[in-house]
Amino acid sequence: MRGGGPAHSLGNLACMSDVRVRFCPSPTGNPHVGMVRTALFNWAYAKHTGGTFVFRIEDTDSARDSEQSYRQLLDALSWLGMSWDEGPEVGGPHAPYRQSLRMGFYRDVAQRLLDGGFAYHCFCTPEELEQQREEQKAAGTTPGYSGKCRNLSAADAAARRAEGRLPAVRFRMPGTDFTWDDLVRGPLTFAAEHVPDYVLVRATGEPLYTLTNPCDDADMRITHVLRGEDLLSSTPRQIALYDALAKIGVGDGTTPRFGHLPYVMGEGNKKLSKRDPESSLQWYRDEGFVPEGLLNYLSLLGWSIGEDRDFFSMAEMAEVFDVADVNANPARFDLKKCTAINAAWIRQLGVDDLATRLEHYLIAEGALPEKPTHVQQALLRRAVPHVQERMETLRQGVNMLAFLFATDEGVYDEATVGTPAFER
RNA sequence: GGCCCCGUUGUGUAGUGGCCUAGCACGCCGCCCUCUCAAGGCGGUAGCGCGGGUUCGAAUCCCGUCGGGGCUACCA
Repeated sequence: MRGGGPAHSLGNLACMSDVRVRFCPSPTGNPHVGMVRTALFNWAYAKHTGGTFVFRIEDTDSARDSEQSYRQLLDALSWLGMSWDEGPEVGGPHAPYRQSLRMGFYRDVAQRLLDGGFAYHCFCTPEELEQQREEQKAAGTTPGYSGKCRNLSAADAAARRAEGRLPAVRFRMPGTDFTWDDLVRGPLTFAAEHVPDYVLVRATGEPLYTLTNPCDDADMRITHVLRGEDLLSSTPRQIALYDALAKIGVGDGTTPRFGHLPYVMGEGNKKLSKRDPESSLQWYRDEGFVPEGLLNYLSLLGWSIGEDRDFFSMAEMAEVFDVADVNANPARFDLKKCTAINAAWIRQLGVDDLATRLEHYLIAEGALPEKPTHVQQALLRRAVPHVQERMETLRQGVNMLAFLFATDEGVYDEATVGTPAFER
């Protein structure tokens, strides 16, 4: 970890409540700012209500998940100062919190869903499904599963198996419309014909997100699902699954409330994508954004603390944050404003605090040795007030201060052989 | 193609029928302060997508329209 300590930890802000929210990323690629925003709103809501913030890893896609990404996720939340009440490392009553460690549970639920008639085996091949979609598209109807395998007799099923086909497990939508009161958007309704049957378990036996996510939310007694707008259209089928889960005894029979957070847009009015370098959390860390500043800025995307205010701590945010106040419209990420907020945070940091954060960066840059001498530290401390109000990021501060620790021979401390930062 | 979401200055927001000749912040421009750069202070720029309604009165309610975005996997 580089660059400063975590954001200030928070005490109890309210009495314990029954609210249980979760942040459940899948460990693919690097953590990005949209993800951080989602985590932040969940965290803030938990803090505000005195509820529980659950951190769960959705690593069911072995082809895309990586251990490295998993570590980055943990590191990211730690750096940001968002501690979780239940999850990896800390455990909890519903452990384990990595889906790859819960496969037996999903297998069992899938079987009970099958036994109860809530799901069925589907023998259609990917090619057949693809062709089907093409036809539906051409006909101008909603693309989705035709229902071909919905009511296969035992004999038909046996015949397909004899052909060497392996079945996927598909959920049987009940054929009713679905309505829910979205915490962010108000009442939303999807007509039955637009929400087709969907796959829960691959033919290989691997459960999909479509099954594992609602299963765990039910099992972990999640009360409020606050997630990105991209999951909005999958909500009706999840509600249908919750109803089925209630009937087979998974969870406590209640369906959580849903709140779909607006997108964070990047340049050109497109959803901020992982390809965007400025979407990477690591980029902000490397540039020397402080967690307080980044979080403060991110909280402004789709939410506001009050009329004439946009500079505040996460503790202050948690005090008043309510999902109901979140805006439904997508917000464009503005690096200029993000930087300005960061600069404001740097300016009001205590000298010792800032010096410590700067020291991490100076070491990482090779401008200071791993273990700076007392003289170097004292020098840094004396210099900090002179640059504090002119740096927007810690990196800029490093560029302004690195020369202090260099001599004609290079870096002052001979033990260090890193690249002299003053050449930057 | 189908379905869905969204629509206040360049950007993020405040605003839930009269307090709005629309507030705040960032940006941008100028001035002041100042040995420089910042910080700070002061001022300026620019907006309710459009068209109909409802109403004494609409950014706020309704309809339409246009625009933007997303989803549409045996990914999450």
